[in-house]
Amino acid sequence: MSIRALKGFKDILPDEAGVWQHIEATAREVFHRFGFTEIKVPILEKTELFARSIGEATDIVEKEMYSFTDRNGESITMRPEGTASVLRAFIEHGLQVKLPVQKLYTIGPMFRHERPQKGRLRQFHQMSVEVLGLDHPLLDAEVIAMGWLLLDELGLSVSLQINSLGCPACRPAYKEALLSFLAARQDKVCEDCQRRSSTNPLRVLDCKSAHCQEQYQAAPSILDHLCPDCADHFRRTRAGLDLLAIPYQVNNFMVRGLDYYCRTTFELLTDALGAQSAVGAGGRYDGLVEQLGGPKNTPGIGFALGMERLVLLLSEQQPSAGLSQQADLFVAALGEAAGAKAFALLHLLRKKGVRVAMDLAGRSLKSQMKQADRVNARYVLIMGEEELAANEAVLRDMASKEQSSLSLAPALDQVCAELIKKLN
RNA sequence: GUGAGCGUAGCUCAGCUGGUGGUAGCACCGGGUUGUGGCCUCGGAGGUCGUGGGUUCAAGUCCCAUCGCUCACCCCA
Repeated sequence: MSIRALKGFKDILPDEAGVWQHIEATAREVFHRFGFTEIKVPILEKTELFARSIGEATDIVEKEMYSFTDRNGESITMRPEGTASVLRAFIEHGLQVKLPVQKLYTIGPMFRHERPQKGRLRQFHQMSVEVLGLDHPLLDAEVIAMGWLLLDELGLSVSLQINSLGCPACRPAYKEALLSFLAARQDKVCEDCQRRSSTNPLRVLDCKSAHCQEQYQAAPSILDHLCPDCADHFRRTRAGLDLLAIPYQVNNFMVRGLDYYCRTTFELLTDALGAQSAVGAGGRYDGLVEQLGGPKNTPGIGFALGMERLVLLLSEQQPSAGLSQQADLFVAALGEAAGAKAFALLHLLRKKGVRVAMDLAGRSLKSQMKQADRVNARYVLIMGEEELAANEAVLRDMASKEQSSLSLAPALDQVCAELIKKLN
């Protein structure tokens, strides 16, 4: 067998690339409308950056990172997510002094060493946005609204779930209440949940087992344990969503896999993707900038959208976008003299911005017509031996099949100009 | 890391209880049209049946191993 791509690494073939471009272009346009600007950050970072931001004890850091030692003996990692790198850049370049509130987005590949499955790859792509320097609850609503609007403009319908995870002031008390609840039911829940009770107690609430969910009906809710500030923030965030008429469900069992989240968290969910139901997710991370060595009191909020999942959804909802027009004109030449003249004309047309295709292999006219059809050319310029002898070429409209002749007598750039006139 | 399913042409797949790999569909190339596309028609090219062992007179088919893919668990976008 010849060399194949790595497990979990996929080629995006020409047929699919159009969907990707469409998603990316739509996203950029929406992000710009909301005042976001692009930031491009490296794919490799020091391992420590991710360990400190995502959390040492998370699955991502513990077992999913592509980390290795480079030639200097330093541990570096291919980024598993985008937020850490963006914050690092924000801090490193002191961006907070340029604008009190920074709205940034970045688009690119992420890497996690997991077992691939539908909607989950080892190299995958995210579009992620971050707002740094403001903790107003209306901002939470605005950021969520932007994600919602983008998906809407892509023609996708998803559901929105939100929750609040509290803050360092109120979460510990909740955690204790939850732990004592779980301790009383250790023998009534699945093995996974028993294990999670000690590793990451909040996660048990996420369990998919119906039996466990039944047990957790009576579990204490984080929302009942929020401190006054957090409760107020959550209430005003929801009020903001209400003002924008964005429907949501409060899911007090929703937990996030990265340690840095606090207060508002949310997920944009679909039921069309099997096990990978989240097409986008994010939340607030108020302490993170400071934790990474940045200025104190720099709150942040952001989310990421999984591009592969968007592509899957789009191609499921609206299969095959149809043939795209890849050429305005196809030049079909027969014989060497005509070929040479056509080749020169081809370049002149391209210099003028016309999308022109031509067969360089000297194949039959029929074959060239087929090629013209395949690239969906509107016109074909036929330059055969007969035409050349009469100093003419035939211009054929592929849709109407009408043909007209064009004089090749003047200089080639005049022919080119004449031709462009006819094309328009 | 765990479990299940599947590997036959570039793609989608037939191939029964073992008996010579399919006129299969799509795509590709050429002819029918000595110089005109889509539709039609005729022809052509394209394969280590994932790989390595084993059973057998005989293996795409049965057994074992291995690699790969897919889906699910876990986790996540």
